[in-house]
Amino acid sequence: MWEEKVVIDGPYHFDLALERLAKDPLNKVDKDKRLIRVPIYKEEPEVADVHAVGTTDKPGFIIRGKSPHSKQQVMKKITSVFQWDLPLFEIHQHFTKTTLNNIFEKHFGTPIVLEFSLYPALIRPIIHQQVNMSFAISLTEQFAKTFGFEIEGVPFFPSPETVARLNVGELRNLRFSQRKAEYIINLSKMIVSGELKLSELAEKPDNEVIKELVRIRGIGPWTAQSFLLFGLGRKNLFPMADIGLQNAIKKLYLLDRKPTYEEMENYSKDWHPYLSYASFYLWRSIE
DNA sequence: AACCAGGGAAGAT
DNA sequence: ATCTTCCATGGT
Repeated sequence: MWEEKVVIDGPYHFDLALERLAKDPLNKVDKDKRLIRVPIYKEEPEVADVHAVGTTDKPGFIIRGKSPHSKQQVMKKITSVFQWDLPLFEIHQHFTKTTLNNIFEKHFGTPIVLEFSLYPALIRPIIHQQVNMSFAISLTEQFAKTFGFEIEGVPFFPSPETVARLNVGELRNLRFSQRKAEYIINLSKMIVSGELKLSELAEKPDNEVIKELVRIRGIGPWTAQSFLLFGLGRKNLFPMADIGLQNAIKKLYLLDRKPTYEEMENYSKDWHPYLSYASFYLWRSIE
C-alpha cells in the first residue's frame, strides 16, 4: 500500500469530470468523497484510488495503490488518463475568441478523461455505434461484467484473448446485433494474432492510425476518431458523423435541422488545433 | 406507434 | 468516388 500526492496547474474541475464518469456504471465513482477507483490494466491488473483534495484553481490529488513495485507505472498511467500533464488554461484561452466561448465557460476546467486501456477504447465505440446512449451503456456494462473480471469490486474489460474465444451467439444473448458481435470477435482475434498492435498505433500520426483502423471490418471513421480521442488522447479530432455533435451544433446555431458536413467543417475552422476539446465540450452542452 | 440513436457495410449510381 | 439502403435493437 502506497500513497502519493500530486499537485497540478489549474484550471482542472475534477468534480465535473466525475459527474460525467458516474454516468457509466462500470466506473466506481463516489462524488461526495470526490473519489474514483481506477482499473489499472497491466500484466497483473490492480486497482488504484484517485481522490481529489484541491479546488478547480489549485487542483491536488491523493493516489493510493497496492504494490510499491508497480507504483511508477501506475502513476504514469493515471497521469496520462486524467491528463494531468495538459494545461487546460491554454485551451480555454483559445476558445474565448470563438463561438464556443459560452459552452467552455459553463463547463470551465472539465478535463477529457481517457479510457483506462486501449482495447476498451476500441471496443466501446463499436458497441456504441448507432444505438442510443442508455442502451449502449447497458450493453457495455453487460459485456464487461459477463466476460471480464473484477478486482475489489472494480470491473475490468475482458482481455482480447477471452473475447477472441467467444462465439457470436454468446454476444447475441446480451442483445448484441449479429454484425456487432462479428466485428468485436474478429477484431479481438486480430489483436491476439498480432495482426493489429494497438500499442504501436500510439506512435503513429492521426491520419495513419485512421487509415490502418478503417481497413478493419466494423471500424469506420467515427470509431477510429473516437479511439484517437479517448484512447490515445489526441487533441484535434472532430467526428462529424457523430449524432451528438450534430445535435449540439444544431442547438448552438439554432438550426431547424441537423448541419451538413460542409457547415460543420466551416463552423469548426476556428477550433483547430483543439477540435477534440470542441467536440467534448459540445457533447457536454447537450448532456 | 413512429422515430431516432455518440455508424458501418454492402449495394447502386 | 459518392449516394442509398439495410442491419438490428431498445429508448422516448
